[in-house]
Amino acid sequence: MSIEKRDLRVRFAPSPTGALHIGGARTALYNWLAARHGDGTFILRIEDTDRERSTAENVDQILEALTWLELDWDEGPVSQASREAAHRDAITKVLESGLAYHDSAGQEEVSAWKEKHGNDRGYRGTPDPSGEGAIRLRVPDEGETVVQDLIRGEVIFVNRSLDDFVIARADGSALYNFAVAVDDAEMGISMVIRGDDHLSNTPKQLLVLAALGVEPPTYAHVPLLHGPDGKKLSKRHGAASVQELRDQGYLPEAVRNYLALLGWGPGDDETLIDTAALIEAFDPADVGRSSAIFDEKKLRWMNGRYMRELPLDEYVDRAAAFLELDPDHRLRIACSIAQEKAQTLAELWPLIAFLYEPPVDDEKAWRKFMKDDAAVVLGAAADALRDLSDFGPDEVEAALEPLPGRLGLKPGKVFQPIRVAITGTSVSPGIFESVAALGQEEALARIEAAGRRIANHPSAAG
RNA sequence: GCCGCUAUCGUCUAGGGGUUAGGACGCCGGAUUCUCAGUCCGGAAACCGGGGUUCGAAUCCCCGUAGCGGUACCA
Repeated sequence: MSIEKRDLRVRFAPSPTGALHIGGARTALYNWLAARHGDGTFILRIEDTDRERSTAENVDQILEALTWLELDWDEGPVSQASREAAHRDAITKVLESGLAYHDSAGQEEVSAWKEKHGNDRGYRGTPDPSGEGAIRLRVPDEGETVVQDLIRGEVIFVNRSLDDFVIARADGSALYNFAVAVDDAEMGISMVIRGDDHLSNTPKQLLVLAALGVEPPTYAHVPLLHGPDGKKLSKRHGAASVQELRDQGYLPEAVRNYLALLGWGPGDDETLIDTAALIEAFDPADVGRSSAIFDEKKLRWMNGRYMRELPLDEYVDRAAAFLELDPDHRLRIACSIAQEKAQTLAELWPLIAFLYEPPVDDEKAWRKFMKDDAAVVLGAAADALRDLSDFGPDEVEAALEPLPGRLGLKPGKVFQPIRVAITGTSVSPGIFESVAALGQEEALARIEAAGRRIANHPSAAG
């Protein structure tokens, strides 16, 4: 290639101090979408330089969450801790060039200084010839450091208000803002898409990059996500982690669609956008500037839409995996009658459990529906079903549908008792489909058993 | 305190000097004469406040206010 074009290289760089939460997932998604849209490289880097709080379990959780979301990475995961040698080399370099120095002041002295000055001007340390103390980067007193941000535009930080910040501990190990800048540079990251909470770190990283003589990447700081109360997302807000979303029966493609739309839109009124279309339309520069609140109700709705559009085979496979059932004929029947009703995979089980287990004992349903003419209804239903030679939904419907007219009862007075008889509850898929799905023998047995129960305990049922 | 970001229905958002301020979720009502869900139809619901600029401001400017983020030898 004669034309020099910088390759698009983006990274998602979580710190493994907890499970991947929804905000982090959205940041990962935006990076992934940007990479796939621009035919670039998506790199996963684990920012684990804080040995105290970083755990292997958390790393596994993050990888598992990204895998479940189907956000595949092209390089990594790279452990930031594994790059310690490179960080030390860079520290040595800025030390030797005089752009950084060991500070003679201890932590208490610095705290006292800041207390006195009210933190309204940047701290400047004093070089310590003995070479002990934290290593600080020299920040100019004059001028400003300007962040060119795809989303925020030009954000100006006055150098005077910036500290000579610590880039390495006294033992020479690099701190976050230094390590990030070095890694981004050496890994050839061309675009940094990350949470807004890093915007104020950016001038520091820019200063490090300048000290190293490296061109900075493009930045895009996306707004943070909040819970329904407007506060930072946490466990208190229900499903806060990707794992919780999975366990509640959401589909990864629905989660991607929903998360992508939290702060970004394709520019038209479309809300249901599959992943391919997301990739096609995504541009980090179009991400909005204000923070968004995670609304699980809308996710539920969206998930329901995706659930209903799944081909039955696919639906059965997903249900089998989620419910840990065999994807057999019975599950296929169950899914076919319940697909249009469930918003999440977790909602499926209560609708189809009657095909796997005896009717549940829902006292309220019994009290409400198993009274008055229920015994007569069940007797008539059993008679109508007993002699059927074919027991498909159509045959069952043909047999049961005339009952209200024949008995002179409202449809609800007829079908609810039958429903309670076969499922134990007042909520189920369509009654004809449900009866047929159970099979003639079992359906009759349950209806007759319910009839006997009413006859034996008329007062309890009434 | 200081630095920074943000501000349209409850929520996600579109729009952007003159509009009936549009859509989606949720909510309310109606329809689908088996429940629930779904689906369809209808409805209520918003430009943070104050000053400017202008014939005209939700839109541009300034100042407030509020929310959020940062302010570690954490990431």
